[in-house]
Amino acid sequence: MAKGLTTREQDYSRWYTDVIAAARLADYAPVKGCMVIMPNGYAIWEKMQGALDTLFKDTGHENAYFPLFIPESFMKREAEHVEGFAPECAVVTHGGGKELEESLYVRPTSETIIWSMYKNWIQSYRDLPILINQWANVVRWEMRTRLFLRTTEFLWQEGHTAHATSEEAVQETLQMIEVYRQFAEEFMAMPVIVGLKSDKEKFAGAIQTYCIEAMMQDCKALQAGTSHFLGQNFAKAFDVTYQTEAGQREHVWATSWGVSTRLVGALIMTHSDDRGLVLPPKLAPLQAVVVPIWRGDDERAAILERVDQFTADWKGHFSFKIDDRDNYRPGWKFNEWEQRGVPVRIEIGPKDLESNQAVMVRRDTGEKQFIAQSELRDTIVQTLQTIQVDLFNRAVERRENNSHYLESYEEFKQMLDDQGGFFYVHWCGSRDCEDRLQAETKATIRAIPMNNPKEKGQCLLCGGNSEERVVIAKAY
RNA sequence: CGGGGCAUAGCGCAGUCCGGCAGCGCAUCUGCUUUGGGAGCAGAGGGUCGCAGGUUCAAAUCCUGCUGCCCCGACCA
Repeated sequence: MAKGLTTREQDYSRWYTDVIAAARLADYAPVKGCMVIMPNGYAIWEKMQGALDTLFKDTGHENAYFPLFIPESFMKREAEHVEGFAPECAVVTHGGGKELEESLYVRPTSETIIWSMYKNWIQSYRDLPILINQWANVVRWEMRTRLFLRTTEFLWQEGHTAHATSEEAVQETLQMIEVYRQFAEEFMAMPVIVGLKSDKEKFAGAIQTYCIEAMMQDCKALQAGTSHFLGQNFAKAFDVTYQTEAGQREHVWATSWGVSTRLVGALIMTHSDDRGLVLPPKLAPLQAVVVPIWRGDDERAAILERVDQFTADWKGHFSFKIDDRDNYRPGWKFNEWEQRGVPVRIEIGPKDLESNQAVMVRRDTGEKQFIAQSELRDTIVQTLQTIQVDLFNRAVERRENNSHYLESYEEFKQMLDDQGGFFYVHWCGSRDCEDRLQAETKATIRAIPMNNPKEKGQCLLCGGNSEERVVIAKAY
């Protein structure tokens, strides 16, 4: 393991992989494009799952599980959908030593197999809505992969809901993007822009795609979650109808929404620094670590006894660990826990035994404070809350400092190259201008923000009329 | 798919040009001294040199074929 990490300044993308290696979050698997999520990384995902699952249940959703394999014919039912996903699908052609009569797609997403089932489950308006989520793995055969951000197989959750009316489905779509916003900001301490995707960027098979979009420390955008209003596209493709109260047959309205282990990558790139991982307390698997310092066995026993005393009432308030390993020295331990992103470290040595205090160190700021041992528990609780808020505020500040309102295409191109960031610019809404933007600058329209103030202007590219600004950035 | 690079101990590499005992650093193990920001000394273990052929008295090294991975570009959560 490297002694010092590559700094963000030196090479941002090497820094990112160094942070992951140093914190032992993940490792490259022997299969191209695939990763192993190691215990430290998986623990973060489990914290995310726990929080999200509660938010889903609180909004009336239930978990279920659908098959990994999807018959080829299902994938081909919805034209736009198959066109969007076919190039990146893995297909199973053999099973049990024989060629299959019908090839099976490894799910890139589950709309088709789920709607093939919803057809059987829905007859009348009384069967609606169906509000189902599944936690699953999916496979998308990517060319270029990066740990957590883009791998061939990844873990995610996908919600799939069925509704009697368009209004209700739209409402669900909006509700879930709001759930994602809340999760990103309250748990990940990661500010996001909530917005609508352009037609070019939306999900294959959706009418509208809403997204949460975050800014990483290199000023690039990262799509952190999406919620789709699917209209009746899948209901029509799978012939899913219901009988209305008035006795007529109507096609069912649909939504789907998901976030993935990509969020772990987003979390890393939002808060971490040149010393390693920085985790927001609400998602840190380990929130505090106590590093006792001693010389010789007598002192060791005395210190550990004291540590046991003042940690006796910590359980239930926050997660913590006492690092009493004898084979590493304190300085080594400090570095290790910093690389792992533990929010609070407590140091206690011989000098502190007499004075009944300890040193508390914040991971996010490096700030050290002497705290009375009797005050430790409450101070740590407080500090964890403070860190959570401070991380969010710093991320908001960084985003604001790197957001620009521009009118001139030349100025935009210059700034995009020089410093990057989010650019609020006018866009006429045409696909031509959007394509040209990407071809010429590699930046894309990330979102048309929700509750966007109306403002007349001229399209950055063609000068045509525009009613509002959109957010443009280079993206992961 | 296009371009570039790499494959030798758990990790990072040297050795390859010019064939001749399989090396270095970190990590690991043992012992002693250490312990408030990545400890020091002494010793030890660990290898189908990516795979398959070929040339040669002799191949990590030369030749042929194959495979895998990484990086950079077009597509994507």
